[in-house]
Amino acid sequence: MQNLSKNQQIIFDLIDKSPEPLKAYSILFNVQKRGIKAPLQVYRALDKLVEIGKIHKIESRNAFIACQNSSCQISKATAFSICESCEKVTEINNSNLSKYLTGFKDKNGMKYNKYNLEFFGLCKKCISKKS
Amino acid sequence: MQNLSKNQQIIFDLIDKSPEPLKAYSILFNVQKRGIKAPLQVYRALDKLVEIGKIHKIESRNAFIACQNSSCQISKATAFSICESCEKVTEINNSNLSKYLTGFKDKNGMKYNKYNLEFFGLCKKCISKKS
DNA sequence: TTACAAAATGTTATATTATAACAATATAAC
DNA sequence: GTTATATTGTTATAATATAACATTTTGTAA
Ligand SMILES: [Zn+2]
Ligand SMILES: [Zn+2]
Ligand SMILES: [Zn+2]
Ligand SMILES: [Zn+2]
Repeated sequence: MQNLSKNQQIIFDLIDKSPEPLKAYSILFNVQKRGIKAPLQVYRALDKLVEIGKIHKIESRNAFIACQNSSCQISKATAFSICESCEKVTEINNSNLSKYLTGFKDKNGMKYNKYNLEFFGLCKKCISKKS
Repeated sequence: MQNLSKNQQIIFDLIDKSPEPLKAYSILFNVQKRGIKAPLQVYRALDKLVEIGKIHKIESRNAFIACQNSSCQISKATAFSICESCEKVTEINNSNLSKYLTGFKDKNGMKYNKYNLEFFGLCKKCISKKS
C-alpha cells in the first residue's frame, strides 16, 4: 500500500469526505485554493486513485466516489446503487453478488477479470417522499 | 411498437449494421450526407433510441450499440462483455444472470428497477493471439 | 377538416468532460 | 550519486453533451 502523492492526497481527501460523488471540474474548483490549477492535474490524480482502488468512477454519472469497501482495493469488481431521484450513490458490498459475478461465465467462453455494475432505483427517502 | 422517425431510422440503421459500438460524433460524421448536420440531432435520436430500447449506451466507452437481444426492449436490464484489447462488445443474454440481478435486493432495502452491467476481459481471439 | 397537443426537427451557441504534448521536478532503486 | 520511474506544471485542444429558441410534422379528437 503505497503512499499517495501530494495531489493525489488532496484530491482523495476531498472525495473521501464528500457525501456524494464528485465530478472532475467540481473537484478542480474545490482544490484550486490548494494549488491545483489545471484539469490535467485532477485527471491524473483521479486515474491513479482509480487504478489503486481508492476511488471508483460512477460511469453513468461521470463522477467519482471513495471506495466504501476496504476489500476492493484492486477496483476490479464494483457495484453501486444509484437513486434516480436524489442521485445518492452507495457502493454495494454483498459477497453473494460478488461471488456470483466473479464466477460468471457466459456461453461465449470469455473469462472476465473485471466488472462494473450499476443499479438504479429510488432510495428509501425518495420512496417515502412520494407516498 | 411505434415507428421510428426519419432521423431515428437513419441513425438506428447505421448503428445496427455496425460491428462495433459507435460514438456520437462518428455517427454525426457518417450521417451528414443524409442531412443530419448538428450534434443535437444525433443526441436526440440516440436518447429516443435508448429510451425505447433499440440501442444501448456502453457507459464506459461513451458509445452506442444496437440491442442484440429482442427481449430487452425496455432497456432496463442490460449486460455487456467488453474485450479490453480489441474493444469488441457483445450484449449478454443470459436468463440466469438477468433473473439473479432483477431479483437482487441489497440490505439497504432499496428496490431496483434498472441495472447496467459491464464485464471486462479478453475475448477468445485476443487470448489466442497472446499465446 | 379543422383545431389542438405532442413529438420531432433545424440551427446557433455554449457547456462539460477529457487528453495531447512537452518541460521540469521529485522519489525510489541500484 | 546516478539512473530510472513517477509525479507535477503548463498551455492548448479534443471529445462529449446540452441550452435555448424557432419551426415543422404527426397524431388525436372535436
Ligand atoms: Zn470499492
Ligand atoms: Zn433518493
Ligand atoms: Zn438489449
Ligand atoms: Zn478481443
